[in-house]
Amino acid sequence: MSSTIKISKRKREILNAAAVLFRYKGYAATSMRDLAEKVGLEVSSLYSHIKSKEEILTTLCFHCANLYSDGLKQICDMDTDAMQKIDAIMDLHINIAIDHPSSITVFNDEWKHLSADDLSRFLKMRKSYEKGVKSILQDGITAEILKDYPLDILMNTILSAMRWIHYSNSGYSAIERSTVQSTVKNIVRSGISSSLT
Amino acid sequence: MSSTIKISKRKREILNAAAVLFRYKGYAATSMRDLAEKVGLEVSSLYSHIKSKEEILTTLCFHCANLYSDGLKQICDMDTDAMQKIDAIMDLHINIAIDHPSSITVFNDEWKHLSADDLSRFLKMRKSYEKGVKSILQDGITAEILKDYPLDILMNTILSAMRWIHYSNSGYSAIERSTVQSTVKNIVRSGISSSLT
DNA sequence: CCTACCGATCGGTAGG
DNA sequence: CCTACCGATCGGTAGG
Repeated sequence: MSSTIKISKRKREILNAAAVLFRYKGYAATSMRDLAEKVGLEVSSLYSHIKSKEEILTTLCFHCANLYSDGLKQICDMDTDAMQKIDAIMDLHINIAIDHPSSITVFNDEWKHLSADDLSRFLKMRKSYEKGVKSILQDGITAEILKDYPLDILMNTILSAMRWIHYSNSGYSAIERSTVQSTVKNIVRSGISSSLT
Repeated sequence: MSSTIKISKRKREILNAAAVLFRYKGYAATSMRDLAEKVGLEVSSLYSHIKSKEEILTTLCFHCANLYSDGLKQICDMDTDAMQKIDAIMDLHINIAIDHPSSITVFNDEWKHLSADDLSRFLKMRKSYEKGVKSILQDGITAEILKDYPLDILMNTILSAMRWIHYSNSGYSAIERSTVQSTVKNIVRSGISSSLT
């Protein structure tokens, strides 16, 4: 599980505002003045709650990274076959995209601005996540549940297929979650499953 | 067809260097100093070849936008069924991703930094492209070649499924193009085609 | 294509 | 949490 350090209400406000700003303007193009205005403070007052602009990015990126890695850990422990695990991975991605559209956009698009140390930690987590997913896919191929495609291409195609949901914030609210979920999952499932089953 | 204005060799050098820089650092975090150094000029000398930093972004984004819209136009004129057109759309996206990895990353990730006017032009082109793709998908559904999924979700899932190829520049060189191509296309085709055929 | 330079804005600090 | 401020860097121009 990810660590749960207590975060003050004000800090949470700042992080949320930053996530929205970073999402629409990008990290580099968002100034601390923008953020201060959005949250109703003077620029300098921001620094009573956060250490630096970079700390905000780090917090947002690793918050999401933990959402994924905690989710995958639970899925790996499930006592089910590969296809059900893949289904659970898709649920994980779709739910995160719908529930955290802003921070997930930052996670997806702005991680390159992480400092050298955080960047290498981040990339390590990603590699490890991908390794976990690939191992499930390999199980599916071995069990002849999945078509025998190259693991890299298979994984990237599956995960990519869900990487648009967080952009359509307005169009796909809570009521439509189930439609998105069932449609995307059906497409991917038919796409990858072996014709034998 | 897209316009073909002559571009000097030096300007092309600058545009290429900018595409690479924007790809890895992002538009906002790339300075004209970075670009000048990369291309072996003083900053001020850049402005003999380009009007502004923004002009570079505009050029790169619309170059790619034209690649897509020209490609789609040709596909729409084909005298084939919906599935073959969808196949051609996938080829289009995969080939562009492999042949223009840098500018396509800029096109995908940095368009939000376009000036208001260019942004609205850009968004209009995207809307029009999506309309064209959806109309082909609708034909496929009507002909019962495709499963009857919501058009928006169907289109986004298909196009998204290919939106990782341009990131894997080193891993998927020319020799592997055909593997990526056949795998991704097989997955998507199986994913969306009606079980009737 | 370069030297020299400019006003604006950046992230962040001192001190209260 | 604010006033006041700072050095660094930004995109870009003048003039040759």
